Amino acid sequence: MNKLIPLSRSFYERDVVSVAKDILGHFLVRKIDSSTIVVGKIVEVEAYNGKDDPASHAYKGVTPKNKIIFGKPGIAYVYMIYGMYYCLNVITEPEGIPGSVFFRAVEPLQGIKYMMQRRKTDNLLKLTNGPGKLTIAFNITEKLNGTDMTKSGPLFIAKNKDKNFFEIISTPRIGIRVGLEYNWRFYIRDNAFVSKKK
DNA sequence: CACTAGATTTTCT
DNA sequence: GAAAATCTAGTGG
Repeated sequence: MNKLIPLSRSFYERDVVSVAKDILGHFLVRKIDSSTIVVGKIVEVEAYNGKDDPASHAYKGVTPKNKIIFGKPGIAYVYMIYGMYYCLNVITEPEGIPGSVFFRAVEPLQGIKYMMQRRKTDNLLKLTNGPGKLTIAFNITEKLNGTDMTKSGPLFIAKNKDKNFFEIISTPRIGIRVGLEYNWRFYIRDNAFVSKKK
């Protein structure tokens, strides 16, 4: 296993589509306590631009809820959806420019027992193959909204220095009614932990 | 396997 | 009041 070194701020301070594609294959890390750490390989994400993207929460300008998307890159954006699930994003683009990468699925690597307890299932394939599922498994709630993911804290992205080559598939994003003209959902081809195949 | 409905809460109109 | 970047259980083939 790699040492868990966070990706730097400059990684996120770029256009959101590049960050979304480049972040595939790296590690999502959640430190629960001193003896429990949960790690998953990022296998599926979506890009939300903000300015020209009607599906983005930042499309209609700054509000108290979305102002974090206009802030510093590398910060976590967590919000509640459908009254019962949390969704995780990381802010991209330089400060002042909106953009975020939405995490849809990861491949469980470490802390699998912890995740199975939280998800109340022992089906590895269905543990973290969806945005709401992975936040339950990783115990990600609104308390982590605003967490700096470039620091080795409770929640961050760690570099996978042994990242192998893989093909990236791009499709329209899921669960939205506008912005379908952009193929901004990206996932690792042939990975079993992607939420929805073709 | 495919499809449908229900759960439940924050935010903006 | 309606919609929302979802998931699960239930029904029917």
